[in-house]
Amino acid sequence: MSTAAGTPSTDPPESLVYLLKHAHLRLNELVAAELAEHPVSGRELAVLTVVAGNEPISQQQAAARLGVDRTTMVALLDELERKQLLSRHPNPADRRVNIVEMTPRGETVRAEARAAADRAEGRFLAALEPDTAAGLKRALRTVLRG
Amino acid sequence: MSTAAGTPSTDPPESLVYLLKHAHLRLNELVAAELAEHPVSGRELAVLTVVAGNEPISQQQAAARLGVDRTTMVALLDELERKQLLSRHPNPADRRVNIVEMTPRGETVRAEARAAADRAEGRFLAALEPDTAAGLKRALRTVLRG
DNA sequence: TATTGTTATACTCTATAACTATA
DNA sequence: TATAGTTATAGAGTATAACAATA
Repeated sequence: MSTAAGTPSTDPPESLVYLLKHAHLRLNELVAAELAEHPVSGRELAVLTVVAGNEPISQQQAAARLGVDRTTMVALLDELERKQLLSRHPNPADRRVNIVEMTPRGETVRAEARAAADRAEGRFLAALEPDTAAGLKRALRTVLRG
Repeated sequence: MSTAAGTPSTDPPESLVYLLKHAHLRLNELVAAELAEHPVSGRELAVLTVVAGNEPISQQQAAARLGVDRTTMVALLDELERKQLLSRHPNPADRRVNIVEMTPRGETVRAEARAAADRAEGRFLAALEPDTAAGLKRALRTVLRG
């Protein structure tokens, strides 16, 4: 028993808050569906993505790049380490700091999950012309810089 | 003690999920700041907005238009009724249904809060050319229809 | 039987405060 | 004293299941 909360039946408000909230919800659903057979959630994929960059980073750097609190990052990393997709090691130069690194399996999972998430993004944007979709992302990047 | 979670310091991911999530968070913060001196939150303003339409609606209709569950709507309406901004009456034609209506004070509060929220939206979009901002909203409406 | 509103409950995501170990 | 990571905890926001009143 439920109201189809994800599918407003009539007259959705035009406010930008509404549009951003429901666009985010919709895309999250599509990503979750594409990742259903993968061993990571969308949030976990985001963590793998920032950790997979060139130089190794600390937990706090990973949290800052994702825009989440460092206490939130702890639980995310706990789970990814449990799945053996990444590892934590104290930085010898400053043993308060944990360096986070991908495992080989983590890199494989990340690449496959990234492809699945990109398919979800493609389906989300399917109703837009390619240059309109690019314009949407560019506009969002611009407002987030401001 | 905290990481500045709302202000990623470096290299924010380019993924659309990230952009939508943080755009939504940012706009919510701006709206909350503009509404600080008003008696309603952004969520409550959204409820007042759908209730303020021409013909009276039921609780479930209000929930559907907002894209929230009917059980969530109960608590939102409880609070707005407590603040005497709207009222609930059984529909004489079907006494299972509650008709939700604005009070005169509710309409005043709604109009003032709407103006404040629109200012927040304007500040959020300030970095964009007017036609780019319009294109952003149009693109979001398009993907949500699809 | 089915539906509207309601309550109880639980789950996710998030943040704050306080602890530990290191510096 | 200050910082990185951790733990405990609490607050939004949300959804599911079950109930009462009504159809």
